Amino acid sequence: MISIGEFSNICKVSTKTLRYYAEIALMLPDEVNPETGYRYYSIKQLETMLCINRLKSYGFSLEEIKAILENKDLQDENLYLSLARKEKELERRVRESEKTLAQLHEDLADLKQGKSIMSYLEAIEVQLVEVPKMYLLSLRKMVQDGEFPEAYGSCFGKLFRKIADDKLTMLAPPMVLFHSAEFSSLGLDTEFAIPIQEYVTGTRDFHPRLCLKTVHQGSYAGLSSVYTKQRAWAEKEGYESSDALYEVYVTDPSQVSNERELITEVYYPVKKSILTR
Amino acid sequence: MISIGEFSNICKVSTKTLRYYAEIALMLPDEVNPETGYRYYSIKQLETMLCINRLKSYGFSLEEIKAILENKDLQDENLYLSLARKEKELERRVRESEKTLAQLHEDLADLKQGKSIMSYLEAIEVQLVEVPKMYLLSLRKMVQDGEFPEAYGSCFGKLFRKIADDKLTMLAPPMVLFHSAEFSSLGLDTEFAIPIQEYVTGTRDFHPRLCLKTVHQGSYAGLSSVYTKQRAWAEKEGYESSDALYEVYVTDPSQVSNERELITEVYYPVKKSILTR
DNA sequence: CATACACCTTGCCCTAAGAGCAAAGTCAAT
DNA sequence: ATTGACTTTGCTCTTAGGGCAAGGTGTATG
Repeated sequence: MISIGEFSNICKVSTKTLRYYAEIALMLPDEVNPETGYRYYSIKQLETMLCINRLKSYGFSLEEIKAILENKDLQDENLYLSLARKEKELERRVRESEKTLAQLHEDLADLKQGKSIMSYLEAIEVQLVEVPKMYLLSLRKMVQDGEFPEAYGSCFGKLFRKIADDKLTMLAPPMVLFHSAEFSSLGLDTEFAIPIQEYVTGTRDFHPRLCLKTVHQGSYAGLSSVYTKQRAWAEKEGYESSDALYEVYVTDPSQVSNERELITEVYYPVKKSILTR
Repeated sequence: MISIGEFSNICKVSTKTLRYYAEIALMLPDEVNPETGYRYYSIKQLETMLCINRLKSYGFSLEEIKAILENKDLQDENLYLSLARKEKELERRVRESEKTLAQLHEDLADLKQGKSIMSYLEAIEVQLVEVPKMYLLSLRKMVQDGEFPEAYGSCFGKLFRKIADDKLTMLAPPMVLFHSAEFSSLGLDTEFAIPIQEYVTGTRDFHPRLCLKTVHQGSYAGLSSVYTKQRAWAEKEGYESSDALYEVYVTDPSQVSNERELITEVYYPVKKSILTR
C-alpha cells in the first residue's frame, strides 16, 4: 500500500489533488484506515492516475474522465469517439491560437512603428448611402448563437432553390437582417433575404432608406469594430438608428478558405436626430 | 450616451460582463443616473472595450488589462514588453498543444489496433542492477519547481569547470539525486553530481547499492510512468526503497533539439523487504 | 392616459480544479 | 519519550463571469 505522500511523488500530483479526487469520487483510495482516516493507494491506482493525467492533458474535464473510467473499458469504442472529438477540438484551438498569434505579431509591428494597437480603427470607413427600394425574397427565423453557419446554409439553400424554380432574377448578394440585436435565450431574430427583380409571393418590400455603410474584410470577429465606428460616426454627425441593422455577404462564407478573404458590408439604417446638440 | 443594452450589442459583450467590469473597476460607465442607477457609456468606451477584448484574446487577465489601461499610453514601451512576453507564452502553449495532439494521434492509432491507451506501460523495462562504488564531485541545492533547467546549467557548469581545472577524469554522464521527493515550498533538495576517478576534496563516496534501473527516452513528463513501473516492480518482487532516487542524464538537455531524443536513466535504490508476504 | 413590454437594477448563489492555511492527530526513528 | 515528518479535516480564496428572482424604468401604442 502506498501513502498519499509517496503516491504524490511518484505521479507528480499534489496531495491536495488526490484528496480532491477522492472527494469527487474520481479516484478513491483503495483503503482508508478507519481509525486515523489515512489514505492508502494501490499499485493499480498509479496507472489509473497516469491515465487521468493523460486524459486531462487532452482537455477532458474531471467529470468526463470519471465517466470514461467508469466504463472501465480502455479499448472502448466510446473512448475512441471521445478522443477523436477532443482531437478536433484541440486542432481547432491550435488554429485559433495561431490566428491570435498572427494578430499579436501585427500589433507588435505597429507598436514598433510608434502606432497604437487600436490604430486599425482609423482605417475603417463609414459612408452615408441611400439604399433604393428592393423586393426581398426572405425567410425569418430565430437563430441560436453557434448555429448561424447551418442556418445560413439551409435558409439560403431554400431561397436559391426557389429562385431557380421560379426563374427569378437575383439583383444583389444575399443579405441578413438582425431584427433583434439582443441575444435572448431564443437566439437572434434573423432574416435571410435576397434582393430580386420580380415581385412574387414570398417577397416583401424593402423600403428605401438612409444607411451608414461599411465594407469589412476579414473574420466576423472584427465586426464589432465596424459597429463601433458606425455608432461613433452617427453620434458625431447627428444621426441615430432608425431600423434593424443588416449585413450583405459579398463572399459566400462556405466557399472561402481563408477568413481574410471574407467581404461583408454592414448597413446601419439611420435618420437625422431630432436634437442635434 | 449609450445604454448598457446597446453597448452590449455593439461590442458583443454581455451586460453581465459590463456590470462585472464596473464592479472590478476595469471600466466604469461614463455616467450613472443617480436616481435610477442606469449605466450610460460613451463612444470612447466602445474603443476601450474593443481594446479589452483584444488583450483578453492574447491571454491577459483582467487584472493585467486594468494595469495596462491605467498606464493609458497605448504606444507604451511597457505594453510592447508585455505583448512580447505574451507572444512567447502563446507560442509555447501552441507548441505544447501540438505535442499533446501528436500523442493523442498515437493513442488513436493504438485504439484502432485494439490496444489500450496505457499499453505503452508494458514496454517500460525495469532491471535490477548493482551500482558500484563511485566518487562523486557534487553540489547540493534547493531547487524550485520551474528553475530546474537553470540550476542544471549553472551547477554542472561549475562542476565541469572544476574537472577541467583540476584535470579530473569523468567516468560517467552527469547525474542528479533527489534527496527530498517532496516538493516543499523551498523546492526540491537536489544534488548535481559527476562520477570521477580521482578522490579529491569536494568529492564524496557514493556507496555501492542495489538499484532498479530504467532507461527512458523522451520528455521528462513521461518520467512518472517510469516511477510507477519501478514501484510496481518493487512491490511485486518484494523490494522496497532504500535511498534517494537519482537520474542520469545521458544526453545533455540543453544540447537536444527534440525532446524525443532525450535519454535518461532512472535509478531507484532498493533493498529486499523484511516481510515478503 | 393607461398599459404593455422591453429594459435595467441589485442581490444571491454557482461554476472547475484545485491552492493555501491552520489546528490537531499520527508515524517512525532516534 | 521526543522529534520531525506526515496526514487529517475544515475553512476560505481563486477567474471571469452565468442564472435567476424581485422589483424599478422607459417608451411606444391603443
